[in-house]
Amino acid sequence: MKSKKDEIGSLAGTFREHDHAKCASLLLDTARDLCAERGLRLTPVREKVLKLLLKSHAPLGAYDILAELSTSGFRAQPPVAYRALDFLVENGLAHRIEKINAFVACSQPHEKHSPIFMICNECEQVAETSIKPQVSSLDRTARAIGFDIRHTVVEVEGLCAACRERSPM
Amino acid sequence: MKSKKDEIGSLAGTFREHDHAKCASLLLDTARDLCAERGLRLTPVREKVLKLLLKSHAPLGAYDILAELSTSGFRAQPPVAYRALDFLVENGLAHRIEKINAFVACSQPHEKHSPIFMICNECEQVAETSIKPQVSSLDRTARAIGFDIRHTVVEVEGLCAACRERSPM
DNA sequence: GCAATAATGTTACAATATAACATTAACTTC
DNA sequence: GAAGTTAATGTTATATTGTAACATTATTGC
Repeated sequence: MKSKKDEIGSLAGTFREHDHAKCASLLLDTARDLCAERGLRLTPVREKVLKLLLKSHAPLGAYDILAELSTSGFRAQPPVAYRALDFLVENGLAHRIEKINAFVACSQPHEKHSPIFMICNECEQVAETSIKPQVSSLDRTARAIGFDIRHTVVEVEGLCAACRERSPM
Repeated sequence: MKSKKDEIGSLAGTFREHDHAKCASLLLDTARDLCAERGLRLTPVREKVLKLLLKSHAPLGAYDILAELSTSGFRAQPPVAYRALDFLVENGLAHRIEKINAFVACSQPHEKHSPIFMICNECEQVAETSIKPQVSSLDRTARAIGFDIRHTVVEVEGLCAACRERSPM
């Protein structure tokens, strides 16, 4: 049973202040648990990449990650980063943001969801939210034309509250 | 006044059969009118690129367009295509589909709308639809966290009806 | 242990996109 | 309609993002 609280709720990874280190470490634990449960191997590179994503306050490009990997003793050819990212994305531990060719750690890795990203053009941070009703409205339209949905991308660009205050207009 | 017909309506550019040539030529006329009204210059390259998009049954990549331009006597350096595409996108005559780095002609160029793309993974065709209620639900969430939306991307991947029939499962 | 599978290493390159500056065309204001 | 201004195009070069393909090493299942 779903509670009503995610009407506005589940705004994890939002622009709001929070204890980022704590939140990151919790999510890392969750990822480890999930992999254990599902028999997936969270290998050193994969874990490192997830950590980098979790640490970052903004989405990271594959080549950003590659650069950080190389300063941590990992191999640094593109496929290294892309493979790890693919693994994380496939298993719901990270998302790819198409609009900006970048990646973020998922903030609700346990639940099946279609994430919605709010990308601030000023500070480049991204909030992950998800709203169920909307997705189902999309479902209805798809059904009307006989389209079978496999994956949904919703990305929104604009200005977050903090940036709007900083630079009015 | 908006009629109710676009509840399911306005599925222009859908997977359904239609007289494509006619539809393309109507949209080209609309584009010319719009540019005239707004004092925009639909120059030869820009018009050619729009025609290419209108003619295509699937989205075109910038380099697809470039290739076609070069066989029609236009210059064929990347900026030529990108500039024309930028013009078309900025002025609502075409859309960029982030998920596949490709472009399609807009099927409802007169109205302000947030398009929704349904991308078939099999035939690679794309249907442009748009649903108002959904967008407003997104708006509400954005308002709740103080986010000011400038641009919305909704892209859905899956299988269109025709392809599902062709290859069951 | 041995075969099968999964993950990583590595090279090379493909595909997508833009910066920067030169040139030409179009508009505009007198 | 000439001179200045802005908009569009031409062109070179390069940046950024992403993959194919094949070799090697680790892990798993029997």
